[in-house]
Amino acid sequence: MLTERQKRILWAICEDYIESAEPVGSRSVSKKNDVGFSAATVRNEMADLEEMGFLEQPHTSAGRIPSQQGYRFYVDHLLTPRIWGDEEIHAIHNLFPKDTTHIEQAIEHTSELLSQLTNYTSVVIGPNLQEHRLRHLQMIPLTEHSAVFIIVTDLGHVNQQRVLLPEGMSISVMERLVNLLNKRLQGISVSKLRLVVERDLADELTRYVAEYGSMMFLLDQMLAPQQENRIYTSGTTKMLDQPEFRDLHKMKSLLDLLDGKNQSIIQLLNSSSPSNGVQVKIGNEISIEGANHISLIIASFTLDSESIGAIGVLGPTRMEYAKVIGLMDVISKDISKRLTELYEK
Amino acid sequence: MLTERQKRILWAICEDYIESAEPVGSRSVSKKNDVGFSAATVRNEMADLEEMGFLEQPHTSAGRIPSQQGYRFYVDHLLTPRIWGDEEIHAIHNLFPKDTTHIEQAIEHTSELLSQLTNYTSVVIGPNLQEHRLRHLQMIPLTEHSAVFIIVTDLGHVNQQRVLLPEGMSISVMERLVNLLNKRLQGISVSKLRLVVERDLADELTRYVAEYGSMMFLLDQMLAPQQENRIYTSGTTKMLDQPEFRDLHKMKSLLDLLDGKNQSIIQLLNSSSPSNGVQVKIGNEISIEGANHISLIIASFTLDSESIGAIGVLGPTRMEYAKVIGLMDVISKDISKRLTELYEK
DNA sequence: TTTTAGCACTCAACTAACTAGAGTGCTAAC
DNA sequence: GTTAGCACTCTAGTTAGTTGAGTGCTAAAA
Repeated sequence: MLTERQKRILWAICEDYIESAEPVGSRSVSKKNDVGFSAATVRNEMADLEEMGFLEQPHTSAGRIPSQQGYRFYVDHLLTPRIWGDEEIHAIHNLFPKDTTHIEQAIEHTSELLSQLTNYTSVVIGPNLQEHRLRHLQMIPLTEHSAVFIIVTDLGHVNQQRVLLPEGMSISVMERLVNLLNKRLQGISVSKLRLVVERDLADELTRYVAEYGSMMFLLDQMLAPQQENRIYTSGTTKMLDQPEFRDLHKMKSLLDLLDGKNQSIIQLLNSSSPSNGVQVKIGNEISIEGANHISLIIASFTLDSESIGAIGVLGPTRMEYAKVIGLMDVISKDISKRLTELYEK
Repeated sequence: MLTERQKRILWAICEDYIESAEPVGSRSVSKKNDVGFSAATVRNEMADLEEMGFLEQPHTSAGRIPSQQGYRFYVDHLLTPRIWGDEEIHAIHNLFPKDTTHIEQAIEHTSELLSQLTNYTSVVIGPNLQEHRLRHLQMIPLTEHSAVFIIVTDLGHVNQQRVLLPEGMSISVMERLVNLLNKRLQGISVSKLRLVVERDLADELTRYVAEYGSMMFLLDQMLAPQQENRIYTSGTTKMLDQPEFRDLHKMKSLLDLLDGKNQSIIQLLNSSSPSNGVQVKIGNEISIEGANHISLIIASFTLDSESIGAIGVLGPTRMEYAKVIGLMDVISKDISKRLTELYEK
């Protein structure tokens, strides 16, 4: 266990290093207001802290920098998240455009704002369509052989699926089919549609359509795995401002991580346990190759008290945790509120 | 006008520099197979070419590199685009996933493949929704106060718009309204919907709905400016492999250019005059700040012989023009073919 | 026993001087 | 008109020396 003095020194080193990005020496720690010990004392404590794994030294004659474990302790026990006053919260609220009409838009705005306010890269993951409940199905014929099949969910999300029409199945039969599905599948979550059709409706459906094969061909297309939850990133280039990413190699692996098609970041955001406030993942705790030197701060947002997505800020491990954690708290609550309002309107 | 010998020398310098990224000296030009003159002769010609503005010298004792004007001449008069054989074209064709169901997907695949095959960053712009023609309108009530309004176009694109329902307007009235619009607006291009409603249908509509104000409120929302044409980029990080972008500052301005929300790149791609093959823009010819050292190669693609989008490859001015130009030609034709097939199915 | 002052030591970062090598421009010969 | 030769220029890389921040250890002070 750390003594009070050690905690104070670790705290001072973290704060200093986060601000300056330079290894912190014993003298500058000692000079800091709240630390009343001489440089020599600090040096002794620093040696102990290093031995315990909270600090590291780039080279012998340099100052110390926090290790991953050091940051962890700092985040968990030492920092005081910046608290925002009511007017500030209000001001942030007013930064969002007012004319938002659908959820995706609100989420995108959040991502942009988050990046602007923090000066880090933001990653936001929207609601997973698979969890929505079905509100309405619609089929719109396009050509003789194809149609667009539309799924509208309870959250107002519209998903399209282009389908090839099976030969020899009349439009009217298909319309009846869709009508039946519409009646029977209301309120079922998108991920279970297929299951329910196969389990509960197979018999009934055969009464409508002679060719079972054709029908299943059509259904398979309609209910084909839907678009995954989309991720929105903003301020990717802000990473370039951080001195630790001057190295092109690190930069490249980071950009690849954010390159959209990459699934790992999605999993990461989804893994944020819902509704336990703001979560901080530091360095290796993000179990992705090359994520050393990166920290991720996550908070989930809700719609009607149900967690439907997460906002994240990606930065160097040397991140302004106090500021960002406070801000994430404000913003995740704000977007939850705005989404609920939007949905209830 | 350049002499044959000067052309040959300029050509050799371009090819060499494109491959090596190092300034080219007189000796290496002279040694190149097709150039049969001594280094001294080459030096004299190089001095002339520099005076005419085709070459530049990083510093006195370095070799020469092509200037922007030099590249221009090289692209217009000296290079022989790589021609692809039938089997190669076929092989490229087979690289595309077969199970593509809608246009956006096909376009995205094209972008990815383009980047993989060239090792440069690709930018692809899809069809502008505004130019599509209306096929079907649909309104799906969500809550008491809101609904989703769906526009399906002739190309099978589905666009959603969330709308607030005006107070005191019954669902059935609104359904009649939508039905009427559906009949009257078929085949009108999306960009003109609003105009047509105001010009031709205003009188008729008032017969359906008592409150003109409420109705216009609803229509305004339905026909609000639709999503712009989306752009797809791939291989953004490939730029980092190019030695000219080791400079973080250049890198950042480039990434900002590609950051999606940026409109300038869209304008640029849209400005490619349709159907005149592959177009090359070098350095300043891209009239965007900081686009020195960048070249853009554009080709448009068509659906039913009508230009509906463009594919682009972004790289350093020191780009493998011969290879990329040939490839763009193949790929733009291939995607046009695939889109037409997709649409006709 | 704990804290602090003092001091020798280490190491990265900077500077200056030097060297090597690639490439040029010019002149004179072919 | 073309080419060989040569003096000159300039960058990039190397080495050596200097500076300064910071440490660890020891011994004195509290």
